[in-house]
Amino acid sequence: MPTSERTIGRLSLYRRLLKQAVADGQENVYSHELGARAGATACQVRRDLMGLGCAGSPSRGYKVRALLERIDLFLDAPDVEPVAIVGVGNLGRAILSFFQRRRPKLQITAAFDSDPWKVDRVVQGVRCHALADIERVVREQEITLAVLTVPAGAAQEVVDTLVAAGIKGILNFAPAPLRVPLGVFVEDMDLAMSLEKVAYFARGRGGAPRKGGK
Amino acid sequence: MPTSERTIGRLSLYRRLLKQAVADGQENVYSHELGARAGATACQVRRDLMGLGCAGSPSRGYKVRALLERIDLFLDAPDVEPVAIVGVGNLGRAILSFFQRRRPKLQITAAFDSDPWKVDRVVQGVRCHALADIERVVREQEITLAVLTVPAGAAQEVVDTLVAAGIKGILNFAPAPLRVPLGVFVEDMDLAMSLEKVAYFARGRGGAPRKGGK
DNA sequence: ATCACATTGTGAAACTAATCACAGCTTAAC
DNA sequence: GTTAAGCTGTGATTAGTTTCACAATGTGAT
Ligand SMILES: NC(=O)c1ccc[n+]([C@@H]2O[C@H](COP(=O)([O-])OP(=O)(O)OC[C@H]3O[C@@H](n4cnc5c(N)ncnc54)[C@H](O)[C@@H]3O)[C@@H](O)[C@H]2O)c1
Ligand SMILES: NC(=O)c1ccc[n+]([C@@H]2O[C@H](COP(=O)([O-])OP(=O)(O)OC[C@H]3O[C@@H](n4cnc5c(N)ncnc54)[C@H](O)[C@@H]3O)[C@@H](O)[C@H]2O)c1
Repeated sequence: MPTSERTIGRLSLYRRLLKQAVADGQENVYSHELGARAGATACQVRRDLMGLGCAGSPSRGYKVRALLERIDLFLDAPDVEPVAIVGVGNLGRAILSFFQRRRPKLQITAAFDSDPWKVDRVVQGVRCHALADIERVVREQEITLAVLTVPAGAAQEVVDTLVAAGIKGILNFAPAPLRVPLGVFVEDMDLAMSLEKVAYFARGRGGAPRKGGK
Repeated sequence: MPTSERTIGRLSLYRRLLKQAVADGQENVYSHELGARAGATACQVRRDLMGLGCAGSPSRGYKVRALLERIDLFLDAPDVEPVAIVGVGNLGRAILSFFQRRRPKLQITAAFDSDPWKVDRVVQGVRCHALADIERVVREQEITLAVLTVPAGAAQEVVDTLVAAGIKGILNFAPAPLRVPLGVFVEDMDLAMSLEKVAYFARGRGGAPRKGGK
């Protein structure tokens, strides 16, 4: 079970590319094809797939449909997983609109905001609740995942509430370091940091080349 | 010059934490303090700082101000770096509003969109130009960095234009693999992928614990 | 002064992830 | 059939990153 954070990311990427391949009518892929599309080496693709127990044929490569099925089984929970979003500001609304156009297994089903003007509004088909209702709603809907788009200053406080309510995974957009107990997974999406990284490497300083090269 | 992609990310994070420390009136930090705040080990912090040529005192730790100065010098370009954003939709507007509240060295100075209704509008103080003007505006303002928030289907086309105009670094939000020539750096911010990762690890499958533990 | 202590700086070790290299298949062509 | 070609599956290898371990060092108490 070769499940490093990096591998999981690649599998998720392969899945998207494979869905595209299915849509294009492609039945089989070679590791080097998938690798080229994903920005990985053929070798790495094979290893990742091997970890899933996928087998390919030396002459036809891997069956696209079989791969997809295997990856789905591995990455997804058996049922739809409801997701909460806290902070229905500019970013929160953008994410809501993005996610509500089809995403079968991960569905945002509840929003929360401290602003009384937003409470009880319905945004992109999702009801916005008051902060005080987090615990109740999260338990009622058995939500285990949350997207955090509140100002940095409020982040830790909100996280504590979420964790107390039983949340197990958080996608955090607030530029603040979150303290969570063991067993809760946090993924930080730090826009400012990423842009600084881009600026640094664009300057050609680091010898970090980049996938592609049409 | 220990400049892996990972290290750069941490330095950027240290910088933000150190700015906070200065605001709080803190003069010195120990590696383990900074480490705790950044979710890294003391050891790693020391190594990262060592790479910058920073020195600390065994009794007082590192001087916060000196560290900041050193990191700024290392990460930032000498002058302000103008940034372009392409795709002024929900996400693009959120990013514009986020970035325009102070960010001294990286400034979004030009926006582009294919929608005629948006062209010539001013969003968050930034003028939105027509797509056809990318090359001219980018060259005029000597822009080398771009944020990409167009639909996935348009991403590659836009990237080709950006690269032709001289862009060297791209922060990409479109869930599409971008092909760029060598020397152009792309950082993908894949929201869907990240949420899938959170979902996977929240399920407790992988043994990937997480920083913190108040 | 001297000692006990906590911390830095860093070579070495441990660990993790990516790549190489090649045996073993499977097919297509002749 | 037999051969040639090209791919998979995987042990071995290499590269990269993190942690360990500890000598060296500055500080404050006695
Ligand atoms: N806008 C972006 O592109 C962007 C990018 C990266 C990071 N971020 C971060 O994401 C967060 C949100 O950004 P934004 O641009 O949407 O800001 P915003 O001000 O538009 O939205 C913040 C929302 O959070 C709500 N809120 C405030 N305190 C709250 C609390 N204690 N509990 C619940 N809700 C609360 C506010 O009512 C508001 O609706 C910030 O931390 C920001 O730094 C934003
Ligand atoms: N909204 C989110 O939270 C979110 C999250 C992750 C990724 N994304 C991705 O970011 C991108 C933008 O998302 P969004 O929600 O803002 O979509 P959107 O539809 O609101 O905005 C897209 C914008 O791009 C413009 N556009 C379309 N084609 C263009 C072209 N060829 N050149 C220039 N501009 C063009 C459109 O006019 C529109 O203004 C999409 O690729 C989406 O998948 C969005």
